[in-house]
Amino acid sequence: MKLATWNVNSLKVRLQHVITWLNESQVDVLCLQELKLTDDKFPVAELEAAGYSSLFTGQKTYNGVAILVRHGLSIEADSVVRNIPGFEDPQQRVIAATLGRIEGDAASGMRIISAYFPNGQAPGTEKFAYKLQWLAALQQWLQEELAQYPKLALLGDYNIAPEDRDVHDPKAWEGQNLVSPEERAAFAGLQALGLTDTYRLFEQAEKTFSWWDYRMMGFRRNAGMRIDHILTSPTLTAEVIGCTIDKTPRRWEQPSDHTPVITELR
DNA sequence: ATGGCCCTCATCGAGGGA
Repeated sequence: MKLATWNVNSLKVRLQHVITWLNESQVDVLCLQELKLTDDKFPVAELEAAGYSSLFTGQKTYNGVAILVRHGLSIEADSVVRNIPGFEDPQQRVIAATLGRIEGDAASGMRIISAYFPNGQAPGTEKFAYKLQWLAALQQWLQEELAQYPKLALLGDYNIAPEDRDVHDPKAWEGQNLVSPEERAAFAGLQALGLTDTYRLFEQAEKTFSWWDYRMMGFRRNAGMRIDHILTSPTLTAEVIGCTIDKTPRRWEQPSDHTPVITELR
């Protein structure tokens, strides 16, 4: 069983990439971020033809998240939640759903959350304050979710590089957005809930990132950051057998600046 | 070397991303 996350930076532009990648990777669940389209423009039929059902919440121009589920897996009725309950927010950044309960299936009852964490711009700005408020609301909600769903996975663009080894040039980035102590404390807060960064369960090549700036030949220079993550609850962590970052789509024509992360479960 | 790219739209310049 494979779970994946990918910030596609416009699903309209990247639809063919997503379909090609789904065909090649054969993941069971793919969480998407930065759809940048309204719900009426979501390519439901194209993804159905590719073998996936879609759950999504979008808006014009910005944000927007989705969960794609491979045909054969089901979604539990009335399990879909859009945005963080109780956190009033016009920005569409969260969607959650529960996989159907099938006897003996590892996926049974698994809670999937696709999240697009705010960027935050820079410490001290209004957007940064919003990011910290959003993170606090997320943590509070996740505590409730974890109590309800022992098998939970939080996938998405966290816009946080958890450690210096997740940054191409930690010296240059010290204290800045994506790596600031406040953001890293929020990430640690998620870990304190029992969530585990599945990527770090395994030996990984150094300087492996999930995002590279379009500018400055970021990808060519491997000047990137690891800001896209898949975190799992304790019950699920025990089933994790691998986590990889697939850099292939970043080499394709007109790529997203992010590349997919995949976690494999027993 | 403090810029550089890419996407979107009450577009052709500006906001947002990270």
